[in-house]
Amino acid sequence: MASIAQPKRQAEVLEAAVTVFHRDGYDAASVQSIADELGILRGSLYHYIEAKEDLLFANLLRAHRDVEAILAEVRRLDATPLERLYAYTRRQVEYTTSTYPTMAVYHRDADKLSADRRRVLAARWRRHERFVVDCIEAAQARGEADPSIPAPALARALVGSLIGVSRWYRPDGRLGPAEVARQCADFALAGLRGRP
Amino acid sequence: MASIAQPKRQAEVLEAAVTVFHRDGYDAASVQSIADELGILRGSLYHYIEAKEDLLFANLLRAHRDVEAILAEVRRLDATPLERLYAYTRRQVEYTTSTYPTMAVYHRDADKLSADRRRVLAARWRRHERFVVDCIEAAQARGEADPSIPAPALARALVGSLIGVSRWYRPDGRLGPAEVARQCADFALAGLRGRP
Amino acid sequence: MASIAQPKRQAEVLEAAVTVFHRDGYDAASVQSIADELGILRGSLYHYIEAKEDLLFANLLRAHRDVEAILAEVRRLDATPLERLYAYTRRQVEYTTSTYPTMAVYHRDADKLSADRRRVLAARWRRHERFVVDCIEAAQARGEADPSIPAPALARALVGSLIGVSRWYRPDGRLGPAEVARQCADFALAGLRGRP
Amino acid sequence: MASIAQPKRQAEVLEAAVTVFHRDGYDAASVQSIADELGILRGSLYHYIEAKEDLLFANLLRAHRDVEAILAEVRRLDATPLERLYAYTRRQVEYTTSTYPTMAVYHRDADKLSADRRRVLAARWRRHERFVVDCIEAAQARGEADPSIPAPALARALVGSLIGVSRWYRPDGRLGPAEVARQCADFALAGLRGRP
DNA sequence: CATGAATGAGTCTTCATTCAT
DNA sequence: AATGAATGAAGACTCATTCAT
Repeated sequence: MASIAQPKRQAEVLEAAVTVFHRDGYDAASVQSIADELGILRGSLYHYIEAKEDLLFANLLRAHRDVEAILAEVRRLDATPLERLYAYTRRQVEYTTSTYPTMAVYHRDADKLSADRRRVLAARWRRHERFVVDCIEAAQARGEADPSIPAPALARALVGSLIGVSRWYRPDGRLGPAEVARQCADFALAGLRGRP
Repeated sequence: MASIAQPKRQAEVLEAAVTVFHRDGYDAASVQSIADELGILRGSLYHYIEAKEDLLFANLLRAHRDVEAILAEVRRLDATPLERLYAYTRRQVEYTTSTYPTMAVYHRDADKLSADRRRVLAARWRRHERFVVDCIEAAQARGEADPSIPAPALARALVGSLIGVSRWYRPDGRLGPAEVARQCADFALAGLRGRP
Repeated sequence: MASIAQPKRQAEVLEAAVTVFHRDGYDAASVQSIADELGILRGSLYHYIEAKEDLLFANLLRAHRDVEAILAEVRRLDATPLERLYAYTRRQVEYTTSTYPTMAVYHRDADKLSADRRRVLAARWRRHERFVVDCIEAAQARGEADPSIPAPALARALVGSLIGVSRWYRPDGRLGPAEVARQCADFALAGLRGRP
Repeated sequence: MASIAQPKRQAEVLEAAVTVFHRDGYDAASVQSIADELGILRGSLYHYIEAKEDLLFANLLRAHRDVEAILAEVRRLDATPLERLYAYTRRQVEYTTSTYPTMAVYHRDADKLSADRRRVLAARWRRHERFVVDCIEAAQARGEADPSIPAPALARALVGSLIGVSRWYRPDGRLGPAEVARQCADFALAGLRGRP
C-alpha cells in the first residue's frame, strides 16, 4: 500500500475492496468496480495503492493479525487442551461470521497472490495450524481425544469445519454469530473426542 | 458442449480443462493453456466447445452425476440412518480424492458460471443436501445423533468436512483415498453423535 | 457512447469512424483502422465508446437529427405541396452530398445494427416517409401529381432517387452539391407530375 | 467455381448462397450458414467452390448475363429512344423483383469482391450505363427528353430508381412484379421527359 | 488529492480454409 | 462426394496501470 493516506480512508478502501472481491471473485473484480463502490474514479484509487493485489494482500494480512490475536488470547487461557480447542473454535467462528466477507475471500482467493506474498501468508497459516495440532496432541496424550486418528488429520478436519462456515454463512440468516459458533464448536469437539 | 466428437477425445478435453482450472483458477486459466495441455491450437479447441464456460460446466455436471450415483447406492443400503451417513461420507471422500482436481474446482469455481447454469447446479446440490439432512433427522429421531443441534446445521458441518478434503488433499500425499475417507468419516460421525 | 469526453474529441471520433465505415464497409472495418485514422491505439478508442456498433449508431442518429431539422424547416414553408416536395428534395440532396459519407453508410450499413437500435432508426425513418407520402397525397388531391400511381409508390420512387445520390456522388466530382440537388429535384418532380 | 459438379446442384448452391448473403450481408454470412441452408457440412461446400467469394461472384455474374440479355432484347426493338427506355425500365424492374434477392445483394455487396473481380463487373456495368446514356441522348436530340439536365445525370437518376426497387421490394408484398414495374417506369419516364 | 485520457498487453471467440479418411 | 478435425490469422473487447493537468 502507498499508505500515505489517513487511516480512516485506508480502511474504507480496504473494506470496499473486500466487498467487491467477495461478490465477484478476485480475478473478475475490476479496479473500476472497487472505485465505483467508493464513489471515486479508477485513477484516484492509485493514490491509496500501487496495485490491485495490494488490496487483497492488505485484507488478508489484517485477517491474520486478528486471528493471531485470538490464538494469543486462547493460549493465555487456564484450561485443558480440549477446553482451549473449544474456545478457539468458538472465537474463530465468531470472527469469521462477524467480519463476514473477509475469511470467505481468504479461503477462495489467497492463492491469487504473488508467490512472495503467498509465502508470507502460508508461513503464518502454518503457525496457526501448528497451534491446533499441538492442542490436539496434548488432548490425545491425556486421553481426551480420539487416538485412532493422527493429530494432523484431526486438525485438518477441525479447521475444515471452521472454513466451511465462511462458505455458507450469510449475515442476514436466521442464526447469529454466537449460535453458529456454538453449534460448530459442539460438532467439532465431539468429532475430536471420537466414539466413547 | 458441441458434442459432435468422439467421446474419448471429449473426455480428454474435459480432463485437460479441469487440470488447468485447478492449477490456475477458472478466471485466470486461459483457453490457450488448455489447448497447450492438449497439444492443439487455441482455435481447434472450439471444435469441442462453444465457450470456455462449457468446459467448466461439463466437468461440474459430470461430478453431479457421479455423486448422485453414490447417493443412489447409499439409499439402497439396508442400514440405519447413521450407518448410511457413514457409508455416504466414506464414498464421497473417496470420490473427491480419486477424481482429485474435480471437486476442488467445483467448490472454488462453480459460482463463476452463468446464472442459468449456476441455477442448474444449485438445484442438484440442494437435493444432495436434502438427503443428508433427512438422514440426520432420522438418526436424531432414533436417538443416534446429537439432538441439541438442528439437523441442517449438522448437515452443513458434515458436508463442510467433506468439502474441506478437496482443499488440502494431494494425490501424492502420504495417505491414500481409503485412509483419508476412513479418518474423515470417523471424525464426522463422532461429531454427529455428539457428546455421550 | 460513453460520452464522458469533450464534445470536440467525440466529433472527431465519429467522423473518423464514418470515414472508415464508408471506405471498408461496417463489417470489414476494424476498430484498429478507426484508431489508426485517429492516431491513437485500439484500446484507447474504448474511452469514447463501449462497442464498435456505438460508432455506427451515433453517426446514423446524428443523420436523423439533421434530416428531421430539414423536414421541420420544409414544413414551415408557406408553399404548395409540390413546392414543398421540391424544397425537400433539394435540401435533402444537398445534405447527402455535403456530409458525404454519412448517408452512404446509412443506406448500406444501417441494418448491421442490433435489433433494438434498428427499431429506433426504423421508427424515425417511417415518420420521414410519412411526411413525403402526405405531401404527395395533398399534391394529388390538387391535381398537381400523377393520380395513376399510388402515393406510397411515388414516395418510394422519389426517396429512391435521393438515396441513389449517396451511391454515386463523390465530393471531388465535377458537380457541386447545389447542382446535383437541382438536377435530382427537377427529375424527381417531373416524375411526380407524370405525363401531361 | 470448381464447377465439376452437376449443373443442378451448382444452381442450388448458388441460390442458397444468395439467400444467405441477402439475409446476413456478405461479410457477416458464414460459410457455415450457407452449408446449413443446403443441409451439408461446411467442409463439403468446398467441393463446389474454392472460396466463399466465388459464391458472390458467380451470382453477380449471372445477374449481368441476365441483364445483358434484357439489353440485347431492348436494342432489337423497333421503337423510339424513349420507348426503348420505357421497355428497358419495365423489364429491368421485372427482373429485379422476380429474381428477388440477387440484385439487392449486387447493389449492397458487389464492392466486397477482390479488386480483379470488381473490375470485371465494373466494366460490364459501364456498358450497361452507356446504353442508357445513349438512349437518353438520342431522346434529347429528338426533343423527347429534358434537355436542361445532362444525359449522364438523367441516366444516374433513372438507374437510381431501378436500384431503389431492390431496396424495398418484398416478394410477399401487395404489388406483383408487373405492377411495380409499370409504376416505376411511368415515374422514371415522366422524370426523363421533364416539365412540359 | 482528484481527474480522465491514453496505454499495451492480453483475453475469448470466429471463421475461411485444408486435408486425411 | 462427404466428413470433421485441425489450422492460423484476425477480430472485438477488457483492464490494470500511468501520467500530465
